[in-house]
Formats: sequence, C-alpha cells, structure tokens
Amino acid sequence: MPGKKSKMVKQSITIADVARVAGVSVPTVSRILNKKEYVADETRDRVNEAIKELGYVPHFQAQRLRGGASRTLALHYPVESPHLLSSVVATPYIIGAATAAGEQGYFLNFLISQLTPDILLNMYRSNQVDGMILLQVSLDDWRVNLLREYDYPFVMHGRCADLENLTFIDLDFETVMLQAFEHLVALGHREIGLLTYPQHWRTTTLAPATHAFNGYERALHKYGLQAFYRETDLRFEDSFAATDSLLDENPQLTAIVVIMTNHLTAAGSLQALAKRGYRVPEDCSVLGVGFGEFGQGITPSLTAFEWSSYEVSYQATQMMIEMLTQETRSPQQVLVPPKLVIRESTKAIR
Amino acid sequence: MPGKKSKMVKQSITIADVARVAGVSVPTVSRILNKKEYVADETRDRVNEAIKELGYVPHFQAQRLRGGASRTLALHYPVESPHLLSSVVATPYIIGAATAAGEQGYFLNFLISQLTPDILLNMYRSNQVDGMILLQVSLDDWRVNLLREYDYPFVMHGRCADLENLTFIDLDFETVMLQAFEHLVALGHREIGLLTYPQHWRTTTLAPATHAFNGYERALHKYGLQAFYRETDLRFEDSFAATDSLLDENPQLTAIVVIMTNHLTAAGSLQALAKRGYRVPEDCSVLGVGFGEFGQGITPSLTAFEWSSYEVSYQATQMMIEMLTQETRSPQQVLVPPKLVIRESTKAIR
DNA sequence: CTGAAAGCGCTTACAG
DNA sequence: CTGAAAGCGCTTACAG
Repeated sequence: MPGKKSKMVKQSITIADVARVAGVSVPTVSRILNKKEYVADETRDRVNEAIKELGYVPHFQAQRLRGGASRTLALHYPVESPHLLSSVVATPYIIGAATAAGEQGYFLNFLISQLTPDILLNMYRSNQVDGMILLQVSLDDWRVNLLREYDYPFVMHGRCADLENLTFIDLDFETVMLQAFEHLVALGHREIGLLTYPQHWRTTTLAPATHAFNGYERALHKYGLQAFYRETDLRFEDSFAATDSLLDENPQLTAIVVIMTNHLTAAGSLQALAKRGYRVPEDCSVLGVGFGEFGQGITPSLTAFEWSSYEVSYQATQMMIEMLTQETRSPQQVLVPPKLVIRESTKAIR
Repeated sequence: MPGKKSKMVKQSITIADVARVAGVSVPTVSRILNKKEYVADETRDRVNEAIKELGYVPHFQAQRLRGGASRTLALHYPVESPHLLSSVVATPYIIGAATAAGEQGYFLNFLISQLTPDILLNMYRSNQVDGMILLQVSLDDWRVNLLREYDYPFVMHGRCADLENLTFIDLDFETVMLQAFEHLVALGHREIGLLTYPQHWRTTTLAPATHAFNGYERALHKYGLQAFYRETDLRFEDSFAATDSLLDENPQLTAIVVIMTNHLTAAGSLQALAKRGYRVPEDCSVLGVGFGEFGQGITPSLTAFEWSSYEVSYQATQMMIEMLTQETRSPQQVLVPPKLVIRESTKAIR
C-alpha cells in the first residue's frame, strides 16, 4: 500500500476519506457540505479542517445522481447549420449569457457537439442541465418537438411555427423591415433595394427569413414601392454579386437595405457600390439591419436598425432561469424591437 | 399506481425497467448496451425491443460514476478577460473544433461559466471531461498550474511561460512580425507604423503581445527601421485614434501593420486614414496580421499574414484527442505559421 | 450465455 | 446533534 502522505493524483479523495480523517460518519460530512440541519460547531470545524487538509472536492456526478438541480444551463447551436453562427455567437452574446447565468449562480455551457435526440434527452435525464437555450430554431425543430413532448424546460432564441405554451425571445424581423423602409422613405428614397436571407431559408428552415420577407412585402405595399431584392447566401462574394445585379436591374436605386448576419454582408455590398463608382451615402444610402456589432466596423460606418446581442442573450438566460425558479410556468414570449443608430451611410435625398 | 401505458414524463426509465420488460437481469441489459461479451441473439432482440418500446436512454451520469472515459472535451475561454474572444471564437473556430471532435466520436462543450479551481478539478474528477483545451492562456495561468499539478490532460491554445512537458498550439506571432516587415520593406516601404496589443498585455497577461513585440523589435533592428507604433485596446475607436496619432507623429508613413483580433481594428485604422485623406493603398499600405476571417470583410480588402481559425482549432482538438488515446504522452508543441494573402490594401512604393 | 452481489460517491429519511 | 441503512442507475468481476 503506497504511503498516504504523497500527493494523491488522479485517485480521488472521497467523502469517506474526509469522514475517516475527521473521525465522523459520512452523512455528517455530507450535511456540512450541504450546510444542512444542525451540526455541532466543533464537529464542523474538524470536518472543514479535514476537507482542507485532503483537498477534497465533491464529486458532482455522484451528487447529481441522487437528484437535485444541476444549476447548469446550456446554449445549443446546431453546428450542422452554420448559417448565422457568427452573428449569434459574437463575443457580446457569449458574455451576456455568461453574465446572466453567473449572477444567479448558474453554470453555463455552450454545446457544440452534434446533438442527437438521445443525447439531448440525456442532458436532462442525467441532470447535466436544468434547462437549455436553443439557438437557430427552425420552424419545425426536432429539438423543440422532443423537449416539448418530454416537458423539459427550454427557451428558444428564435421561433418555431407552433408557439403554444412555449417561451421564446426573438428579434422582431417583421417590424424592423417596416421601420427600415419607413425611415428611408422619410428621407425621400423611393427606389430601394433589399439584400436579404437565402430563399430556401424562407420555406424550409428559419423563421427570420420568413418574418423579414413578410415585413418587406408589407412595406412595399404600405409605401407603394416597387420590389428590388435579392436573396443572398450572406457571404461576402454573394453580397457583392447581388448588389451588382441589383444595380444592373435598376441603376437608379438610391438606397439599399442590408440584412447583417455578420460584418461581411454589408461589406460586400459596400464594395460592389464602390466598384461601380457609387459613393455612399452621396449616391446611394445603405441601411443595415441586424446585430449592432456589425454596423460600426465598416467604412463608411453603417446607419442601422440594430439589436444588442449582449442584451438579447442576457435576457434569454434570465428567462430560462425564471422558468426554472418560478412555480407557475406561464410562457414568456418576447419580441425585441431594434434601435435605430444613425451613422454615416444614409442621407436624405434631393 | 398510475397506468404504465401513459407516456412516462420526467420519471426516467431505468435499466431495471428494461430488464423487467424483457424478462432478463439488469447486467444482461448492461452488457447489450455496451456491446460486450457473448449474448444470445434471442435475448438481445428481446432486450432491444424492450428498449425501443420503453424509449429507454442510459443515464450518462450513472455510467460515468463507475469510471470509464466520458469522451467529452471542453474548450475553456475565461470570460473575465474578453480581450480576444471575438477573434478566437469566430464561427470557423467553433466548427473546426466541433468537426475534429465529432470525427473521433467525442463530445465537445464550450465552457462559458466562471471557472474556479474547484470546478475545474471537478470537471475531471467527475468524469465530465477527459480533457480540456484552454484558450487565452496567460503567462502564469492558474488553470495550467493546477492541471499540471494534478496531471490532468489538457492542451493550450496559446502559451504560458514555463512550457516544460506541456502540449500547446500557438500562432507564431514573433515570426509573423518579421515577415510582415520584410514584406513591406521588399515593396520599398521604410516608414512603417504598427498598431499592436495593449501595453499591459505584454507584461501581465498574454503571450501574443510579448511575442509580437519581440518580433517587432527584431524587425526594426534587422531592417534598420525607425519605430512608429501604438499599443491600442483593439477597439474601433482606439484603433482610429492610434492611427491618427501615428500620422501626427509621422505624416510620411507609407505603410501600417495592424494586428487584427477582430475586424474592428483594421477598420478603425482604415477609417482614420480615409478621414485624413489618405487613399489605401495609393498613399498608404495597410497590412493585417491575424485570423483570416477579418481581412476580407473590409473596403479595401486587406492584404494579410493570416491564420485559419478552423485549422487551428481543428488541430488543437486533434492534439487533445491524441494525448488521450496514445499511451506515451510526449508533449506536442506546435507553432502555426501564417499564410500571406495578397488582397487590395498593399502596394509597392515608387 | 446469464444472474446475484458488490460498489462507484453521494444524499436522504430514519432512528437514536 | 450524529450514525446505520438504503438507494440513485449503472457496471464489473464472480459464479454458475
């Protein structure tokens, strides 16, 4: 038997070791660990000393096996669809969620493994998480369907089709399109282009595409505008090409609305305008719509209707924790309105 | 007793339920689950049927309590220091790590909770992770010290001061500075500015700042250049102001090297140049150094010495898995060289 | 090929 | 205030 004095490596020190050293029983140590019931001060001191001496740390897995909350939350973003990742998982988004969790004493994981239904269920069953925040929700999302069926707590950042009894927070893409066009029309623009989400997103997958397009159609109708739009893949090159083709179709465009899922969309558009000799905003205004991080890192900086990703993730996390801690689970459904930030890329006409 | 037919919600189905339904013992089910030893086909079928019928999913936590690898890896980025987060945690970085993990059948978590020593130790002790990839490593990093002391497996993305016996992957910041200045000198530039990391990073925290600065000093010496540099906070405004002040000091600068930890640094610099009427690259070249995502989303697009964050994270994850699966743990120490990508922001002089 | 027994590290009633 | 006992869901030898 090796000497007990050498530093224990790998071989874990258990609650039993602590009990032995302190000369008490295992349940007593457990009680002290969990700050429960009445324990003699003298006993507590002895046990705490033993804990410190041995460098004991409780075994989370074993604790959780017995039940009880894990006080752990997870963010899940499905890697199979990296569409929006860069926009959602910007620094401030991560920090917002981590901050909200930390303030309430929750742990937060960002799950980036491929998730199967079994694994998802297991996250809850095994007490690995108390709740999850689902990103990049599609209209008919298997994660949502499964979690709803099992009645496991979760919050969507985004929206599926059937929202009954579900809690979500989402950006108000429909309203923002209306506002964006209203803003440009008020500046005198009538020939306005739009760069928006890929077409297949509208039908198959993601709600933002649908909502944005609905808003766009309402805006056209409301202000009696003609439609000039491209559904792009949101990459630099696509954005560049789409802007180019938009200007081929109508060289008289005086403004373009650009959905920003990352800083590349607007950049592509700006570069296409520059290449054709359009100055921004003198010859053509560009108005961004999206998370706020992407508007200012560009030349010229973008006037935009924008959301704070920090605030959205902070609130999503808070909603998750509230759902967990409150008795009555009345679903919260939040649509976040954007803020208009005027920078350099827009200008009144005439 | 409620009818057994109704869907079980929350109350988990255990291996015992499966055993009962299949009319076998618990160990038999366990064997089938783990694909071990010889089991009669007929028995296996019966058990699998029961599993399907009950919708049984094994309890990870309980499995791990008995020992065995968790096949789970974690990325840890300390949120208390959001310095570089946006650069490191770009989409491709996440996807690279997730891909490498998935290919080998590993789960991958991105830890964004505040981490204490206890919690870190627990990650390993509780078999929550087999290994961790540490991001944003500081020269004297408590995570590294602790994990090394306990001999728990980990890989650094970055470098601490004492690297003996440690495995890491890092960008070669020292060499890249040499290369960047060599490149500009070859184009005929002699008056070259530099925008680099904050000064306090050099001394207190992060290795990249130190390495980059060493490389810079070597470059100045090697090419006999005069020093024109600013240590900035890597934000848009700082970058803007630093460039401005650099041009105040020396309006004859014909080139600027910009460290890109996100797309804002270079953008701020470009905007400052534009404000002062310098055309890029005609009047002043701008050369980026950093992850490749940030070079192209800008007007003009940036010529840069760049790294692929996908590849770096992919390799870091692979190194972690290798360390876990290979008998002999000889530490791997990898410095990744950058690639030069010529775009629009640099130009030969005279 | 399969079952009874013991145990992983902890917590929760239940008795003292 | 504290300990003996049982159990969380699973796996691993050990016997048949």
